[in-house]
This record gives sequence, structure tokens and C-alpha cells, in this order.
Amino acid sequence: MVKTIKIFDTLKSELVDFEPIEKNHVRMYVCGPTIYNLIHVGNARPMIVFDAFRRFLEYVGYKVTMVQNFTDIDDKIINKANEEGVPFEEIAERYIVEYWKDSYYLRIRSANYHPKTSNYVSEIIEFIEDLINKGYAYESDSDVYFDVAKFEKYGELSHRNPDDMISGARIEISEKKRNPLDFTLWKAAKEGEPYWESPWGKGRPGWHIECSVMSNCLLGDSFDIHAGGNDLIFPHHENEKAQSEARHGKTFAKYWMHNGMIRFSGEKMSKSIGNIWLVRELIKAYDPDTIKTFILSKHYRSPLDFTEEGLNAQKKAVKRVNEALKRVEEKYDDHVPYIPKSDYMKEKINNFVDYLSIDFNTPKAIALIFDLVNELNRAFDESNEQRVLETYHLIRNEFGPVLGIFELPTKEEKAMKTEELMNILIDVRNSLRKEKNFQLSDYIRDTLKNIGITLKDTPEGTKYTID
RNA sequence: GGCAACGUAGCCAAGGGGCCUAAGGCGGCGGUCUGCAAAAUCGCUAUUCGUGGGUUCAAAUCCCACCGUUGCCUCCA
Repeated sequence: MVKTIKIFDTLKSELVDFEPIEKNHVRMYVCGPTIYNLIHVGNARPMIVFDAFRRFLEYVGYKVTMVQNFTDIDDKIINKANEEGVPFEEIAERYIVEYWKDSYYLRIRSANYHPKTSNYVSEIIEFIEDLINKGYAYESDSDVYFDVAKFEKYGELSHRNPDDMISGARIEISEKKRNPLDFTLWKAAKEGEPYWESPWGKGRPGWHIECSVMSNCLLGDSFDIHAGGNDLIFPHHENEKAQSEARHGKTFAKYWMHNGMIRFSGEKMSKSIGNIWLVRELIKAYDPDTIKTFILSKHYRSPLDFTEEGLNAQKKAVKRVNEALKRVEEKYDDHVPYIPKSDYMKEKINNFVDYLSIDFNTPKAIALIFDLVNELNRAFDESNEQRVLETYHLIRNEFGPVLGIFELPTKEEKAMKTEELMNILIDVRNSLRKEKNFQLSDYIRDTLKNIGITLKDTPEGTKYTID
């Protein structure tokens, strides 16, 4: 049915043909945020990119089941809860709600499932027990660790050699572990921490287990795509893979896709450097299309420098697209007629799909959209109605929705600069009054009165009130 | 120290052996349109792809070295 899609698989380190396990049905899992704060642009990149990728898969005919988790059991959340003196659930719930606001503003479609760790604790315990029974995990002083030495493929995903990593001396040494690389599956609760009852006493899940459990529960022991930021490759995804494959004895994720990091002045954006840029802040100055095309204008695997110059340039480019679409919508009074797909449209659609089929080359797809904008404007000026409709529909109703951009007419954010506007009007009127052009100056005052704005010529100058 | 990635016009960014005398966007310059602007549009804006070697009939694209930038190796999307 669909043409072959190639994606870069982190495990194989090369472009591979994408073939889902079940014909025509793609199951994908995207690592979501730990909700201890408002999300930042670094969180937004995978949301935007993989939402678009999911839409693309659907566009070419796949059924897609997508899962994106919320990690709601975590040190950072617990710390924040302790700081505020509230239960950890309150922090988690608060930032999930805030997540949806940002997500809604960015017009990111929700996944099919958004599981939370706290809803899967019993499944997590079951998973860990199974690993212990199979000899891949051991209990040590109420903690449970994964025995990395037992999983011979450990390091396969991140292309590391366990021996090299041990010598790398940056790994925390714990006398509870048999091997410094062993990672926590279950963590005994300390005083004042939330806990769940388990065969190993009161405790909580470790750092990587939740994604293994939730993906396996919702998508099966083996599924097609596991995605996330490339900073998760090690240790997070390496560990998820080890756990799941140890337990089930089969491939965990068939393909691994990782997006590059957002950078800020050449450095990775991160809390520790203090250069985070919250989505909440960003959206004050930029509309979703600007943010999304800015991100999609660079290949998803490359690092992306977030700069104001870059965003401002993108804003202008986006405006040009919106103005062109608006011209058409105004001409047809918002009822732009649909037309049958012409050969011209089919050709462009082919190109578009071709570009995205090679490791999701969104920059090339966006370049095609800009070409179409030029074509649209030219056709409009030449009154070539057929071509206007073709290009219009390609942008607004085919390509835009696939990438999650240009989906809606822009409500012009006329942040109504009322005061500045009134001052200009009053200046003009006062000039007219000086010239004794009372007919025009009264026209201004009377028509303003009609829309509820009253002008008052006081000794201190002209004042106005708005009803 | 170990393992990677990247370096293309003023800026952002595709291309990853011949279709490249290198897409697209922003900016700049000039023309059309306009009373003047704005918008739109047309043309120009890298003979060259970090530097130096090499492989090849052919390299921005492959190999080596060097310089530079960044990431991962600890929670991080």
C-alpha cells in the first residue's frame, strides 16, 4: 500500500526501511516529560516532531497507536512536593494540566494513551518479580537492581562497551550493587517519601522501569518505534531495552528514533546551566506556526539553536504563508471550494511524501510549501483560479495538517494598541481643528461616539473615555 | 579519559559520488506594481561547500590528518 519509508535507527546507526510488525499498523512510544514544572522548548521538540511524524504515517495510510507517558513518580517531583508541603500527586496533577495548556496552544494532537507511572505500580512490581525469577535482577537491602552483567547485549543501543564505562569512573559507586552499572528497578522509600507496598518492602519504582512497563502493557512486548530525545539513549533507553528484552526474550522496540537537542547560544539548554526557555514564555511572543515551522525547518536529528533572530525570521516567513492563504479565503468569503485532486496536486503530493519518506526530511517538505506559496501568489495575481485552488488546498488542507502547521486561519493578534491609536486620531483631529476644518473634526468625534468612544476637549488637552 | 555528531552564502538551513555552474527561509541590492508606501512579484546576492592531503573518469558528498563547535558517559526531551 504505502511507499517505503526510511528512518534512521539509533540501534543500527543507519537508515533502514521501515516495516511495522503488524502490516499497516504502527505502534509507537514517545518518552514524555517528568511533570515537575512547566515544559520547556526542549520538551516541545519531540512533541512537535513526533506528532508530525505520527500524522505523516497516518497520511500515507497507516493506522497508528501512539503512547506518550507522564512520569509522575520521580525525585524532582518529590522534592518539589516537599518544598511546598503538598502530596506529590498535587504537583503531578498541576503540571499535567499545565502540560495540556501548552500542548493545546501548540496544536499538538494528543497521543492515543497518556499513561502515568503511578497507575502502573502493580504492573511494575510484577515486572520486577519476573526479572528476579528469571535471574536478571536481585534484591539488595530492600532495593532491587538489574544485573547488567546478565544481559549480554547491554550497551548495544548506545554503542558503548560496559567495560569502558566502568573504567570511566563517573558512575556512582554503591556497595549495594554487584556491578557499578547495575541500575535501580525498585527503590526503598526513605523517611517522608511516598511509597507503595511491595515484596521488598515499602518503596517506589526506579528510574527506567515505568517506560518498559507502560509500553509493554499498552503496545505489547514488541512494538515498532520508540522515540525521544537523544539524551535519553543512555542510560534511559538502554536500560528500558535491557529490562524488557531480558524479561520477554524478544526485541523490545524494532526501531529507535531520537531527536537532537535544543541549544541556546551554542550550549545545550538545561536546568543546570539555567538557560531554559519555557514554552509558556515563548508563546507570549510567537504564534504556534512560527514555533513549529522553526523547529521543523531543521532536521529532527540535528541540534537546533534557539535564537530570537531565528524565530523572528521565521515569523516573517510564516506571515507570508498566512497572508497568501488569507487572500484566497477572503476572495471566497471563507468558503473556498474544494476541487478534485488534479495531476499537478498529485505530483506535489508525491514530492512531499518522497521528502518525508527519507528520514522525515521536514526542512525539504517546508521548502516545498514555500514554493507553493510563491506559486499561489503568482497564480492569484494572474487570476489563474485553478492554480490558486490547487496550491491553496495543498498548503492548507494537505501538507499543513500533516506537519501540524498552517491548519487554522490566523486570528490577527491585533493586540489592539488602543492608546497609541487614539493618540494618533486625536493628533489628526486637533490639526484639523487648528485649520478650522470642523466638519472633518466633528465627523471624527461623532463617529467615535457611535462606537462608544467619547472625546472631551478639556483645557488639559483632549481626553477620551471608552464605554 | 572513553564514545559520538557536526562545520554549506551576511544569518538560518537542505543536499550526503555525476541531475550541484548547491533547494528553501531571513536579510541586502535592483526592476514591476503604487500618488507615495505596504503587500505581492521578477532578477541579482556561495564557480563554491572548515583546512590540508588522498581515492575516483567524476567529491560538498567516500577515506586520512588537522583545526573548530557540540553532545553523551550523572537527572535531563
